[in-house]
Amino acid sequence: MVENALPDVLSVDKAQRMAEFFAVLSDPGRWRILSALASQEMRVRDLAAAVDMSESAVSHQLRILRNSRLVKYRKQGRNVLYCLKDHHILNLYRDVSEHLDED
Amino acid sequence: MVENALPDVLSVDKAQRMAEFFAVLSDPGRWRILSALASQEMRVRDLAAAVDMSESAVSHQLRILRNSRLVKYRKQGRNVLYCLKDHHILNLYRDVSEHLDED
DNA sequence: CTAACACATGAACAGATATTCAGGTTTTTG
DNA sequence: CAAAAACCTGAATATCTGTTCATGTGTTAG
Repeated sequence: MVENALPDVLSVDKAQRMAEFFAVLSDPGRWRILSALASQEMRVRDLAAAVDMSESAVSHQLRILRNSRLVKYRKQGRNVLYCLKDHHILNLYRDVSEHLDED
Repeated sequence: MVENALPDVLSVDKAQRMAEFFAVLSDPGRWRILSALASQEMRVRDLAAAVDMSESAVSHQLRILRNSRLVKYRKQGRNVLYCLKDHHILNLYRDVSEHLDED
């Protein structure tokens, strides 16, 4: 007979918020966008060209990244320049990259 | 005119693998399973009860977690005991949790 | 002022995903 | 051995998600 003591489990709410954040990073296009912004501030048009997506698709994705506070932007005339909001994301990239490289 | 020099961008392949890994962590049920396993080794049946999911659903999710090498298991008679494979996942939890708690 | 440009947004459609349901396998109990 | 227990798996379905397409908003150039 195995003990049936209930262990600690994340609340549904907390688990939901964790999942939602990770969902933001579960799209290849968004990773390509973030990696592009890691090296320099860019406007939407050039970003779209760099990651080989339509401007509309990139714009939709940028909204998601904005809502998750992963990127910030500033307007310059009719252009909008985006860049990473902070570098937490680069730490995540490094950590997960190591996990993936383990045999 | 903005410079149009192409920045460094993750390859489609690498971005795809990153996205696939994060997709594993983009489900509340899997987070609850992982958090349960963080405190102790558990068999499927008790795990299902702890996270309030059907055994079948948990079993499906455990397969995904196994494939991502996030959990490992050992058989003990007709039971199967699961636990976290390593603690990378706990570091990810802490880092993202901090991000979510900002401002 | 008008046209073109840069970007954002809403609706719609195609592809992915988590759960349920109905078995199937292996191990133990009686 | 037969039945039950514990777990796994495939198919089906309902839901979610990312792209495209068409359009809207704000800005600059002529």
